[in-house]
Amino acid sequence: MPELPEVETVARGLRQTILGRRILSIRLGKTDFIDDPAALEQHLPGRRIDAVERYGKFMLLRLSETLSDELAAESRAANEKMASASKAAPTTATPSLLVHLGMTGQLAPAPAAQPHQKHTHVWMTLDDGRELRYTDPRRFGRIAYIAAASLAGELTDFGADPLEVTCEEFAARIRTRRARIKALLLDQSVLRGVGNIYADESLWRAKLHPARLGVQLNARQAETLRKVLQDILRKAIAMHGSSISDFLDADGEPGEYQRHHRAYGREGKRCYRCKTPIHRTMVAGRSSYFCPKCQPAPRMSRQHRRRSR
DNA sequence: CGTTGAACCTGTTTGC
DNA sequence: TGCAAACAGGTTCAAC
Repeated sequence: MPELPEVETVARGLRQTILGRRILSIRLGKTDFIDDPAALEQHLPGRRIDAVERYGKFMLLRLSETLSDELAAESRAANEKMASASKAAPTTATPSLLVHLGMTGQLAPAPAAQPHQKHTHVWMTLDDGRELRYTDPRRFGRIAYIAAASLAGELTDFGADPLEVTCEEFAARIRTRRARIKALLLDQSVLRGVGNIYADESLWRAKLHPARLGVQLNARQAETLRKVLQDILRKAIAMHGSSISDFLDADGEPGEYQRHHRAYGREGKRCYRCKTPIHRTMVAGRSSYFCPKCQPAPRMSRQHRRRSR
């Protein structure tokens, strides 16, 4: 379900509904998608939700310190005064609940009296009588309690924010690589937040075949790709994401961006630019939709041709 | 460095 | 109608 625009939609919704609420207690169902279930039970009760951030496809619920944490925070602050020079830490450290929605995850508050869904596996009682619930049929998501001291380390292996990445950095991350452009767009250590839908949509707009190699893009093509990707992500966020089957925003409304898809899910339908039927093939292990005319296949290299003969 | 395929799960759609 | 296969917005890991 969720890529950057959908996760951003959920995060914005939660900011409206649960910011400042305190978690009184927590109840768990199946826990195989939770890093350390006992840590949740031990550390969440009593904490206030002070902020909801998005990091790639992850949501970060920033939690208040407890008394014992505040003591630790004091000594930490003292240490940081000494050595605050070289930190890759993209964020201020706070105890946090890390949530990834996987393919089918939902995180939303509900009145405690409301019957829960079949696949709800986490219930967090809030101080206003509601419950913050996590529901995920496939359990491909991930939930983890992260202590303040571990937060920076948890966020290290991520690439650039696609909405903020500069022309120079984007080119450096793409044009040096021999992997397929589709694989690079999906690689969270290259760019954080792009998934299958927005990869295909941006490649269609940039007229690039998904199997083109990163190194094969010239500077102009890379810059076009960056620009269309940002434009698509911004518009998708404005329209509350794409609802293919079951994604709903905080108000229970589906997103609207699926109506603007030009490639994803359109196999056999005609290209909006040239009327050629859209093709679907597997690239980087994922269904990839593209226009065979607007997005011509890359020319095989000499070695590749020799081998496949 | 890269790619591929399988695995993790459940639900829905497609095809015979 | 029924049943099996294919497929799904994600990530990870082994094998090559």
